[in-house]
Amino acid sequence: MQKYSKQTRLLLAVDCIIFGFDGDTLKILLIKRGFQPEKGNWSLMGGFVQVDESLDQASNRILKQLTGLEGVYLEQLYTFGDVNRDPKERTVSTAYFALIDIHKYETQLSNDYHAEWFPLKRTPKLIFDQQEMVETAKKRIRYKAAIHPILFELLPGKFTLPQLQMLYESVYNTTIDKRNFSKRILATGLMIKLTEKDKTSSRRGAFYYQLNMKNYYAKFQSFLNFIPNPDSLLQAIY
Amino acid sequence: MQKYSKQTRLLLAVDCIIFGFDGDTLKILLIKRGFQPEKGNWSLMGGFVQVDESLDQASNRILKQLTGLEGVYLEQLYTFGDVNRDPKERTVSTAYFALIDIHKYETQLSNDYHAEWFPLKRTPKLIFDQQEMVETAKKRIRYKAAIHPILFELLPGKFTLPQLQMLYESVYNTTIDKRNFSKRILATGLMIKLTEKDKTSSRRGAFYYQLNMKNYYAKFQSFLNFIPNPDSLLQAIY
DNA sequence: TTTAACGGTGTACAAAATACACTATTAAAA
DNA sequence: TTTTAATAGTGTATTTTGTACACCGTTAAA
Repeated sequence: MQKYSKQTRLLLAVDCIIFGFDGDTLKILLIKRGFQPEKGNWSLMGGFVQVDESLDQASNRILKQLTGLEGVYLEQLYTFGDVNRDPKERTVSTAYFALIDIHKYETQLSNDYHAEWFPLKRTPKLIFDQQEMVETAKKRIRYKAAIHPILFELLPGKFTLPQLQMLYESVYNTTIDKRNFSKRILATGLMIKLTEKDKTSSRRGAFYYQLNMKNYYAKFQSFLNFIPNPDSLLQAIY
Repeated sequence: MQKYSKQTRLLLAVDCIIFGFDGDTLKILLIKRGFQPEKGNWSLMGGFVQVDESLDQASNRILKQLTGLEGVYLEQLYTFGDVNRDPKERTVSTAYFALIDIHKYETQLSNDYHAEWFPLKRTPKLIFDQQEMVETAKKRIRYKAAIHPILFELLPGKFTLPQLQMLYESVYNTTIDKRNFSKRILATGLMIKLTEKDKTSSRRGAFYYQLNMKNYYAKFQSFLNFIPNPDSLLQAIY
């Protein structure tokens, strides 16, 4: 079959906004760009879509190159197609965001790429329109996490209620009453209380929980309430 | 500045899922495809992204070609990038959905393209992966309309409460108690009651309302509740 | 044995969602 | 002219959900 011979072909890229949580602060992973233009400046991990791979495959490949991780939460965010977004050549870029357990991330691999975690409050200037991509990703996460349990993807398999609350407070830059928080969270039925305690951050120790995977998958698309007053928090600026 | 010489360039298309409401049923606008492959089969309105236009510009251009309408609600839906989605040549397509007032749509223009409205319950087979695009768009509309006032975009400037309720019932394939519906809707403060009545569908006549544009823009991103029990309705199948 | 730091829980009140049924209007028919 | 039929419009009681708020428990270290 012959091709669409008269049409212009364009460069198509994928850029990944990779989020991690260190127990205190929400962060994104950036690299020093290794080629022109903008060589040496901080950038999202990205690459061109190859002719034999889908967008999802491309984003997973790129994520694996930077973090060594596979099978993590990765979601298409938005496709950025302004004509001059890359000054070198017209390039359309589909942005994905990833939520990873920062502790599973292997530092050694990052060093190959000069990768570094930056708190969202203090990210360096990014190349092209990547600042807008990060803003879009932040908004999407805040929006989605108010209704759906995506933030669990940032935590290790075992986590405590105080850790979880820190995460929500960090994402929304707010404070939450811990009595109401635990009621709300436990009411979703998404978590299983373990008998083991985390004794690293208090004398008394906090019980570990893990996800109830069955309920997690079943309720992932439901409208749940993880955050009081989400409207007032969605626009929050770091 | 030289180009990214070693990279493969791909075809990039835009496809539009155009929704309309005729007072009774939610419909999408399809055309008979005029070129190979799949010439003569029903298809979404689409086209290739030109080198001098953004994705948003491309989708607006395509929408205008089919409907003659400009300035309507148009939102990027998702980018479909499977390797073999177009058998003729690797093509990545960014899908947009549009919500239009079906009465503003000019029939004459549609005839140039052999366009036709189809109820969502009875759409013909579509080419390539466009069935998946339509499914994704339906899900997105149901999801978003449960929380945000997007369905008003499908109605004329003046509309009645019974019309609005018909629209919601049609989108979610359900019935809603009219007392609770009007309370919920009016509580949003999005509508202004007019003194004029629509006498075409009942002896008594139903009051017209119009959008309070100030509140509409202000609250568009807020989490509102337009639908009782949305979880149970999101998967509804036509 | 005292202290300091964090973890865990319950109740009263307010707000929101839900279930539910009758009256109003008016053109057309009897 | 009266009746009928079809659609529009409204209110209340109950249940459910969300919110505000304060004290005791645990334990390692001082």
